[in-house]
Amino acid sequence: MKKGLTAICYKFFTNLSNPTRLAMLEKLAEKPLSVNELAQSLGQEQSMISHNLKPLLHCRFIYAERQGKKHIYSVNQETINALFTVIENHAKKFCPSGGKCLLEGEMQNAS
Amino acid sequence: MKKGLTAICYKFFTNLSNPTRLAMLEKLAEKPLSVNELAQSLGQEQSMISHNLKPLLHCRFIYAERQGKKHIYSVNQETINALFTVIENHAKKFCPSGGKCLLEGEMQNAS
DNA sequence: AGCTTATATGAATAATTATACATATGAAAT
DNA sequence: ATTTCATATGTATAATTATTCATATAAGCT
Repeated sequence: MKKGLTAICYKFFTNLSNPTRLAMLEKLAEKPLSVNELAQSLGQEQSMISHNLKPLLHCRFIYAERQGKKHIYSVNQETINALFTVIENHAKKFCPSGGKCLLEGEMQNAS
Repeated sequence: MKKGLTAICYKFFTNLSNPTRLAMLEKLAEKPLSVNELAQSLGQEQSMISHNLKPLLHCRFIYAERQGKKHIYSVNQETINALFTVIENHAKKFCPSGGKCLLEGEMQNAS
C-alpha cells in the first residue's frame, strides 16, 4: 500500500460500506436509472436514495446526467468493475461459504 | 457487479472503512509485526490493535503466525495490493487534490 | 405566474461501530 | 507452580453514520 493513501482509502471504503449504496451500485450496473427509478426498484424512499447518491457521486463512483428534469445516474464501470473483480477473487478463495464464513469462532487458529 | 456479491462487499468494505485498520494494513505492508510492535508503531493501545486485528484476520486481509508467545501478523498482499492499486488509479484520475476533493460543494454540476 | 413532477437538503432520531479500561487467557521461563 | 510477557476478550461509553420525515429547489408545462 502506497504511503499516504490511507486517508483516501478511508473515504472510499466508508463510502462503499453501506448496503443501500451497494445495492444502488448493483442496480446502476445493470443500466442507468433516474432517482425515482432507483427508489422504486429498491423499494426505498426517494430522499434516502438522494442522500446516498451524493457520496457516490462525490467520489465519482457514479456519474450524473440531466435529461429534462430527470437526473440519470450511471456507474463508473472502470473503477467499480475493477474493484468488484478483486473482491470476487478474494471471496472465491477465502469465503467458500459465500460470506457466512467458515472461520467464524476459530479465528485464533488461523495460520 | 456480479449479483449476490453485495453482502460480501458490505462485509469487506465495512471491515476496511476504519482508519485504524487501514493504518495497520499500511504498517503490515512494510513488514510483518507482532501486536505490540503494531501498537507501538501506531501509538495505540494493545487492546485496540487486537480488537481491530480480529476482523482483518477474519476476512483474511491479514495472516497470523505464532512465534513463541508472539503473534506475527502479515498482510495478504495479493488482495490488498490489488485493492489499493484500483483505488490509487481511481484517485489519480478523480482526486487530483489528494482527497480534499475539488468537487466539494459543486456536486450538482457533476456531469 | 401557477402547477406538477423530479430531485435535493435539513435536521432529528435511530442504529451501528469504535474506543478505552479492566480483566482473562495462554505460553514460556525461573 | 508462580511469575512474566504477549495477546485476546468483555463491556460500557463515545463517536459516527444511516434513516426518516418535512421541506426546499428547480425544471418544464398550462
